[in-house]
Amino acid sequence: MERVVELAAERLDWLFRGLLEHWGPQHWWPGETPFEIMVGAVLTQNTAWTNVERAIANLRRADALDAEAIAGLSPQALAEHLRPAGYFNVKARRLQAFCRWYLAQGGFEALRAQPTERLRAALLDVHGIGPETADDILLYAFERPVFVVDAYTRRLFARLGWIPESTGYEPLRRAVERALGPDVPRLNELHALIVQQGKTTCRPKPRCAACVLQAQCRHAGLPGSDGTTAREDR
DNA sequence: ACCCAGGGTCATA
DNA sequence: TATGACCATGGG
Repeated sequence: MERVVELAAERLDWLFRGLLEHWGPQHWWPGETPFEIMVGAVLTQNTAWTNVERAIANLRRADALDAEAIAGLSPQALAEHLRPAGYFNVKARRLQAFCRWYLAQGGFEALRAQPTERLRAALLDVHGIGPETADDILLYAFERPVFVVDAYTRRLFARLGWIPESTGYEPLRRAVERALGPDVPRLNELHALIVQQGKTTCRPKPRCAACVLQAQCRHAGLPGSDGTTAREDR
């Protein structure tokens, strides 16, 4: 879990270039302001983005897309707005915990003055903010040079044969950051491209025949890799 | 009628 | 420290 993971820089370059050429720039994060990006980061936990958009639209329609309004709503009223995003009771509590913290810290400008590691630790102390949500916020709202590891990343890298499926969050994050360097636009684009690849091609039932990476992927050609048979674990 | 989605917390062994 | 239950809507 805490073993150091090694990822050669040229492998990451190859991945980045291949995905970028195939999919084009992804223009992430979908969100208009840093605060909206942070709200989206919480709401998208284990949830399809289309559902998150509905919840954010509800907040906007209620003129409640700011920290004071969200913190001031009753948990029940907030949960109603969040309903389309799923887990609405859980997320209402998490969003209010986040907004109370955000206001107590003095808002965006005050937070932006903090060094990345300190900000990251503070985010992780907020109830409902785990490593991925914290890194979403750091990268896409505060434009800090961190890599966001998600389920797509782990699945893709494991199928490529680069890491064991069980690799922990921090070792994987460090490995990618080491290989890519502190390049915010590239860290932004790589995560976005991996999500695109994971949603369309490197799915739970992979579509290896349509995959730009198949020539270098250990998984291509395995049972189930054409998506017509059962998953490889059955 | 399934399976899945840009996770995190909490209880248990 | 590591696994498992739980949270819940909406699209394919």
